[in-house]
Amino acid sequence: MGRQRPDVPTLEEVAARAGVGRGTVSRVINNAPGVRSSTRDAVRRAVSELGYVPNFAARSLAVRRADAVALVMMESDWRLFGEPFFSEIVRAVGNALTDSGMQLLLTLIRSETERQRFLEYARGGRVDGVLLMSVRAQDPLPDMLAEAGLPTVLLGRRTGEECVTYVDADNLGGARTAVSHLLDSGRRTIAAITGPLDMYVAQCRLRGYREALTHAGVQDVPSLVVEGDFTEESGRLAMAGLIERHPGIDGVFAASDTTAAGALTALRAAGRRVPDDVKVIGFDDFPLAERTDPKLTTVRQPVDEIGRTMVRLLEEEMREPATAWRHVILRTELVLRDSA
Amino acid sequence: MGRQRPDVPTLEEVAARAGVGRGTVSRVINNAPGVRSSTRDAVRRAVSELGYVPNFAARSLAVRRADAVALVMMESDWRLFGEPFFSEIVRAVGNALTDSGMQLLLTLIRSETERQRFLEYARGGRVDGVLLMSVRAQDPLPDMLAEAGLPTVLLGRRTGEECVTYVDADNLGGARTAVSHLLDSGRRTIAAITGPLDMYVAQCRLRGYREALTHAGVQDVPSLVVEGDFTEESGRLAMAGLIERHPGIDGVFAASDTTAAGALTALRAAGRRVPDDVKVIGFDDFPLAERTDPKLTTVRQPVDEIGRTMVRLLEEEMREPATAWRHVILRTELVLRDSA
DNA sequence: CTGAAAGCGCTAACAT
DNA sequence: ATGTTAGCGCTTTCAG
Repeated sequence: MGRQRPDVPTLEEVAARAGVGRGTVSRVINNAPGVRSSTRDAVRRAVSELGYVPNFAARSLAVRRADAVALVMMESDWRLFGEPFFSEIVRAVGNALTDSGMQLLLTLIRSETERQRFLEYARGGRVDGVLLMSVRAQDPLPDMLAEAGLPTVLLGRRTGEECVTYVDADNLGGARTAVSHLLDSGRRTIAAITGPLDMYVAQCRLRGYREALTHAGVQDVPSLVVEGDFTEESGRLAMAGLIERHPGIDGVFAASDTTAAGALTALRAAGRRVPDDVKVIGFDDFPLAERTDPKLTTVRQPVDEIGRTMVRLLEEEMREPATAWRHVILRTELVLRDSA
Repeated sequence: MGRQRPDVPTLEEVAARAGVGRGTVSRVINNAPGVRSSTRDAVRRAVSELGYVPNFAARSLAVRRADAVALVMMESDWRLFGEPFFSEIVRAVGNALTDSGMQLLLTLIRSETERQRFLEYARGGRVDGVLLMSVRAQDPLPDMLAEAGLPTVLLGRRTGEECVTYVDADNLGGARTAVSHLLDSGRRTIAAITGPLDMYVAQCRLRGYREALTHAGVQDVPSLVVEGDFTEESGRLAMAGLIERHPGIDGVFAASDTTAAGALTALRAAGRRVPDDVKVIGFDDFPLAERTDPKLTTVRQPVDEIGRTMVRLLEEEMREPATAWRHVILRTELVLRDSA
């Protein structure tokens, strides 16, 4: 057991070759000031001649830093992985991290065992901070990480009383705006296809739907609300049921654009014209919506800003021991793509 | 600069608390034999009382191992990330790795800078091995890793003369089978929508298509071949053009199921009946195909086995310095889902 | 079966 | 400006 890394040169050998001390070499490879440039050049030459690469474990042990952050996804969200929202978040986080010289490690947690293993991984100092994607209401991981003193930032919150630092979109406001928009066009029989209701994000969007109805003085009909799970299939199934129960349906608020796509499919299969007969608004980022239906109106989340903000907060917490939890809620935007 | 990890207990403190030497604690946490069970228990107690977690950098420095492997994806494939094939590969690799206690690190390479950074990352000893997904023909990374003496396994090969160890599906045979199947049902105007032709995998599938035609004595019409890029959109566009140029088209071989899905969309939009008028066979794994069209015939790749095999080969190379490149080509399977 | 001691390769504080 | 030295926390002989 154990790999045979052949004769990797060490800093010591570089020093010998360059005819300087180890400290000097260390300064050079870390771009520390206070080294005569001729010396610096000599060291650089030795480095490249020997093909020297600093040993990470040794440095990490000395500086007590890993220069890496983990972006963690739960198994439960795995099928969402393919969703544009997630890949866009990954991309945004990657971009934001690129300047800081940190390695981004995507990590999958698919079982209790893996959660435990990741915890040890993180507590063992292999990452300096953790970014958690889309946590479920009862997920204990954030607290465990917090207790371990690891800088942690959540994408979304678990409940309204979330403590751990998080970045979230304004789901409530976005949903309210979307449904108000439907109401403004005179529609009155508006359904909601929600996300999994054990996720706060889904609860918020549903609440926004209800608030908009209430505000407009429209009766909230329970059978117009169907719980989905953000997938396209759930949108299709939910919509099929809704059409049957409420033939007069004229508006749909979907908790994700994928769900919206499913709903559209079902509507068209049932011969409904979209958006003339029924207008659908999906809540999510725009790339998928555009692909599915160029004219679908959506609630767009500021994906890029979410990623940037998560990284910024994480870096702040890594710099100084967090003395308070910070929460950032980013505004969403209603993107109208049709004329109806 | 640097995070303040508060008072993490060290092995030394555990030893003190348990009233034993450091060596003994080390043996216990590594499940090494030769420790009296009463001693073992005492140590275990001390460990849990102190909430001790071994410091990874220190261990890694001592054993010269990282207990982690990287699964890297290139930016160029990033949009394929959402494809079932990729997420299935990730899952399969994760499963295969789970037993070995290695951490799986998904890594994204999106630029020359990031490639360089990853190379240092890997050469710095932060991973023990590297799994590379879907390499382009001119990608130098595999060779760089090989030169650095890092165990590396490719998913697919760059050219027919690939040296570095790889696992691949039998793209040539699979394509041949698919097209032969179309020919067997009497179809004669068969189009091919390929993947990016700078990828060997796409070249192979195209070659399979041609070989099947030749074998059946059917003329190979250049305008029936369109280069796509594995995406749905490319399938749609390619198909639209094909229908126009070849109204009599009655068969399509698509280089991926996503492309096939796009082709189906275009065909239906053009009023063609599928599979009665035109039959489409997509080359790829099954989940997406099933979702898109439950009756689509596909060439299924043994995704699970691919993942398992990659991990197995990697582990072997990690165990003993590879003295030869190993290549494994896994059989594909034609999955018929319609009666046509 | 267990303790003591010698590194692993690097950084950083201290000399010079 | 540069060399020297003392750790960082763990594994692993080597004694006992």
